[in-house]
Amino acid sequence: MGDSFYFCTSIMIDNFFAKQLLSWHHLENNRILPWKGEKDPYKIWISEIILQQTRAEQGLPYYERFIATYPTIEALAAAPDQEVFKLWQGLGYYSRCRNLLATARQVVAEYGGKFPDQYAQIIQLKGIGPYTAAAIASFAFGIAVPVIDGNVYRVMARYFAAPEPMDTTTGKKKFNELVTSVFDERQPAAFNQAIMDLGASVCMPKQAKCEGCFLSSGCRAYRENSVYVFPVKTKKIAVRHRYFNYYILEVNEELYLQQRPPGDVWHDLYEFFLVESENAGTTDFLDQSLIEEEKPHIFRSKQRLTHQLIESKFSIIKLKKKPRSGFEKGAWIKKINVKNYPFPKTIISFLEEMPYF
DNA sequence: TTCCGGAAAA
DNA sequence: TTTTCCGGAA
Repeated sequence: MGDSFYFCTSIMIDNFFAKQLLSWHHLENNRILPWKGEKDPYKIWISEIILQQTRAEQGLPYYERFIATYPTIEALAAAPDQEVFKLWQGLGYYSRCRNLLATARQVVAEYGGKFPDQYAQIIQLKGIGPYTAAAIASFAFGIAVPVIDGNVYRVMARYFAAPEPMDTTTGKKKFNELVTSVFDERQPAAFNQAIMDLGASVCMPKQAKCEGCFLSSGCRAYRENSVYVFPVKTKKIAVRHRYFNYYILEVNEELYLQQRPPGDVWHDLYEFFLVESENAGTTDFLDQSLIEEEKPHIFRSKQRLTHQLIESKFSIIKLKKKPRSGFEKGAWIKKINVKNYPFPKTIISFLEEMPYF
């Protein structure tokens, strides 16, 4: 799957995506924002830094105040830090402001106030990463490099129903390939503006306007009614590590089984005697004089749940007779009948590996 | 209360 | 590779 599918979709239909996107952009995309169509790299840079992690509506008044107060990069470079921070106040992510000042001063000092026009130079500047470098390069200098921001991830993920998570290194690489496959190198600025606007005003995270979208007929997620499945992200839930030490207690062809308690994994399923611990368990729970034979750690398994990683170690302990107390929770079951009880997968693996039962 | 989002530091 | 940085909207 993967590669061949994407290839066929984008190439065989003669870049339907770019054609439709640019048609929509030309006919219907009339969002009026002051940085649209702007060619001055300084103004584009200011707008892009402000728009990092920030909605256009929120950033707009800041942009206007910045441009009014500092019409040129020289003006900004010469401004006192505190004054610039005051202007940035309330916008959040204040390292953007510090980097803004550093870059303004660097461009004045090293480039004579002329904003660098090569992607490789632009991305070296403080506060400018892959997205912002691509935006400045394409909008100000017409360089054919696609922007990849949150909007683009969403549009691409849905259009191709791309299962790769967008927040991993390999996933980012895949999305880079996807955008590249539909990119229009002849009009990089228009394409980049259009795809981000589409994400912002049509292909939104929620309540997307799929009806009437110029691209819906080619959109796989729309076709498969799975628009809100995308983009996929690796759920960054904390994985809890647990260590289960299972002891198969055996007396006269009988094994000890207990039922999993409520409020924990595997509720109501059965298991052997369990000691949960960070390390190897001990047999302290037993009267040592009862032990006839011990086979420690004869099997181990790992089970991955959504939110837990459970490592289990199994040990067999043959007893001379049933302990008098400490095992009221469960019951002694004839070995022949053990297979009739429901077990979690990790115990099934053990039983399958141990034909002994 | 949860979701959203670029870059840099850890 | 993961965490931190912020505020607004749903």
